[in-house]
Amino acid sequence: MLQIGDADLESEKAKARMHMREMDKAFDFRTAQTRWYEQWEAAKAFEAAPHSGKEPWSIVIPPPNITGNLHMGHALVNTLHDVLTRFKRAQGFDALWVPGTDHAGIATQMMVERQLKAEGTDRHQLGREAFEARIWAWKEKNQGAIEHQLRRLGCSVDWTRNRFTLDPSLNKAVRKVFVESYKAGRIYRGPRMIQWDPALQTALSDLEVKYEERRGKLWYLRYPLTGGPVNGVADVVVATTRPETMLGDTAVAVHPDDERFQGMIGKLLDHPLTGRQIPVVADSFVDPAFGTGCVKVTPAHDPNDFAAGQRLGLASITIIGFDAKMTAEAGAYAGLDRFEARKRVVADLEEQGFLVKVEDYVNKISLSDRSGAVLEPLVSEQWFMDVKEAAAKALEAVNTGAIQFTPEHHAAVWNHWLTHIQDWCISRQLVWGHRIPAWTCAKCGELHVEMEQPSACCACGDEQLIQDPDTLDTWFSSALWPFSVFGWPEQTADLRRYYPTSVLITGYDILFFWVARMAMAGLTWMGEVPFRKVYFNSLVRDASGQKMSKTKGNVIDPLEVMEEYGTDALRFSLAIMAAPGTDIAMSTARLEASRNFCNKLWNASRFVQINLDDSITLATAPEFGEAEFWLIKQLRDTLAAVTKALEEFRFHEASDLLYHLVWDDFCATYIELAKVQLLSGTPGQKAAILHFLDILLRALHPFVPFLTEDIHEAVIAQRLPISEPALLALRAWPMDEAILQTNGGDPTIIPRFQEVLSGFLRLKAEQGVDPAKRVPAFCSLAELEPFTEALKSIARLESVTFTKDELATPTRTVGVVAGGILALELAGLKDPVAEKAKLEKELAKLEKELEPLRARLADESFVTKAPEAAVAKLRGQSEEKEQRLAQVKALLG
RNA sequence: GGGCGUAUAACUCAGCGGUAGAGUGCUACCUUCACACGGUAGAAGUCCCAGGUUCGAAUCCUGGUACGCCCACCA
Repeated sequence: MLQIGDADLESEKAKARMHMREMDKAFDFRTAQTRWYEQWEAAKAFEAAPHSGKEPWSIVIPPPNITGNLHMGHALVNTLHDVLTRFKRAQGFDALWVPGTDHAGIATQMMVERQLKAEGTDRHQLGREAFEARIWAWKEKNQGAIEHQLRRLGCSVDWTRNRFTLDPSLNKAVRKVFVESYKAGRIYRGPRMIQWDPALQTALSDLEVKYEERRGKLWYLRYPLTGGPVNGVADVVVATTRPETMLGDTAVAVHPDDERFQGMIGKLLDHPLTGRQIPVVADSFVDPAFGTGCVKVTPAHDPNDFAAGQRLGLASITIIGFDAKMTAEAGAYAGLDRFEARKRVVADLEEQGFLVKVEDYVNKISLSDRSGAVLEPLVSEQWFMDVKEAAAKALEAVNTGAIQFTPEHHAAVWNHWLTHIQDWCISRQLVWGHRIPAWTCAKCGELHVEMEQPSACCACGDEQLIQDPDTLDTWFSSALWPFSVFGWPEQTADLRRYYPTSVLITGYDILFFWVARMAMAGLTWMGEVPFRKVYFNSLVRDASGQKMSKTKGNVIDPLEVMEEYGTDALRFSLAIMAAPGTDIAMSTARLEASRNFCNKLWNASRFVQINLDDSITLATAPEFGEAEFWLIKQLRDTLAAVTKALEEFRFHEASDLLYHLVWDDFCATYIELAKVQLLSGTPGQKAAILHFLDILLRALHPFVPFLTEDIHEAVIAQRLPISEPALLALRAWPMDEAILQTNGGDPTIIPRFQEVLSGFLRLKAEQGVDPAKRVPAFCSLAELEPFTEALKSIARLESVTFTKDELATPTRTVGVVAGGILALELAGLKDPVAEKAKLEKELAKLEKELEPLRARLADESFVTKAPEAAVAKLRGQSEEKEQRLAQVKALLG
């Protein structure tokens, strides 16, 4: 009988029934993972809803490089983003995940330059404009790839808010920050010692330097005192790892307190190869214990020497140029490569008797993180940013908890780095990037730093202004990402609503490059942290824990994994292994386990579908028995734990809980029990299992969206009330579902049933009885009588008799469970030897288990000092085991 | 030279003050009407070492050892 109000629902169901789909025997992930993304997008399922009245929740993607392909690290970080975003969306937040890509200055330019080289040309031949156009064309072609891969992964990003770090609006943000920082004195230009990459022909920041230990030499060089020996000492000896730089020496330094050289300070030395005279100076940067205690000072080519030169007012002679070749200042060595010059200098010194000795020495050399070239410290005119003030704010934000880290230990590194932070070299001699908004007057040299190019020089009025050719470090624009994506510097509605973002998820390898700089920029320009929480995701390694690398050939490509095991299996594997603070060892075994799990959920759903008929919907009133009450409690407890785990970024715990909820509770226990009821099931029983599946699908959806959406379509969609969205991606997190608040039944009955069931199965196995052989069974636990049919069917028994009578007879095998005895009538099948051995083994096992329990309960200090609950628990366990022991003893006679 | 992390079953990893867990693998058995990408029963661990705190420690503290990572201007 239909109620009037059900008419709509009825017609809706009729419509849906036409699309009803029978489920295949196995989950076809290849079809499912390509079917749904378009439908989600078409339904605008991932678009932010600023006017919804919901509470906003936002996250911004760590923008992948446009040069990049999706690797396992991306798969992990984006899976975790998606799990959280879908979870928050389901919880009823206006969840916004902003996607985007990074222009990745150096990496991208290198990529295109490599192409040019293959074509036999280069960027200089092409000219700046044509080269830049070429990179843009390349970007247009490649950007789609990474975006396609994010769709393949199922990322629920809001594509209407897609951003690129070189977008005009982001460029405006960059210019504003640059200009205002300059005017505030926090950005300045000047000659400083920087790390120069001779291969890429650009300056780098200190962070882009990698140190590598190499076996080298320590050369000891003799510098004679001008005018002959003093007090019998004819010369000083210095030790160096870079003898070629001696051509640029302008002093030799000793420690001011070093008694050995007191008489030398202020004296002049004859430079062995150039004939220049250089002074002996005193500075405390010298370590008297190292080498000879004397250091050659080359202010133009060593950061330490540069600083010492500044302190002491020493001259600076540049003998190595930007091309890493010796300059004219190097005299006879001019034009030589720096390493060739080293050999020649050493040979000449040796020949002329200035080389005292050579030792083997392991030293750290600085390499370019990008090109791998040996860097050359050079004095160069560059732009710098003074970040001390911002660093103090970022430091405070973490210390006060305004930004919370997971895992927390990263705060220690954060504190150290921000406390010792140096000015940041932000200019790069690259074409691809944000052009520095500074113009120099061609006539008078006046510098203009403005948002737009000035029409004329403010000093002389000349109209010929030349823009600085350099671009900014890629990370300069990345630092502004959490507010530039929302339209800053315009005060947009998005900016007001979604800043600060709720959480940042990223790798700890870019803690300084990105996280710290975002914190500094956010605090400086928005006056508020850019994110309240930071979750540092793990590193994905190969199955044996090795770092993946192309050279090792152990790289696992996520796209291949998605083809072989399914996107959902990949996502679930990553999530279940993502324990905070530990690396992930990605293995095929784990992927197989996840794939099997997906298939398990699929087949459990298929079972539900087979057992339902069209009349059963989510509006059908469910009926609950013991099994249902038990499962409801499992669902309720697990969902509460999953929710808490996700709030605290314990993705592995959340997914592990759901895994066992589905496999152990729903499939292994509940469905097995339900099979007995559903054969002749009432609509209420069928409605109950439909509800349970619906809840499971909603809980699993953030982890395995394609699988669950596919099942939802096949089983749930046509049974929904019309008010519910037909897409699972739009449905609510099930924790507060009314059905889950139901209580009833005896919560201990199902666990007892499980013990008895497995007890019967064990008795059969122990006696070597064919599992299919149906024998009569007996049980002393009368309260399990309602489960007679389930026991008979699952353990395949002929009958189950519940009785208080003596169960042990000569023809039966007997076993002990908590509070009772089980028996199987085996007649001629019984093996008395095996029976006795089994009972003796059981006896020994119980004795062994009881030993520590008895000892602890006999321990006076434990009983008096331990909390009562702990003692009571132990006592309960002990009593239960003692009881079993007594039973076993009785059975043995 | 500093700082941090990790050491648990054959493998990869959870757990982090109250009787050792998962996945995979292994052994034996089962094609029972959702699933062999399945089911049942099992075997398997001085929780790196040594001290300490505690009634009780894989879990907290101290000191080692072994791996791994980050930072730092010893030429």
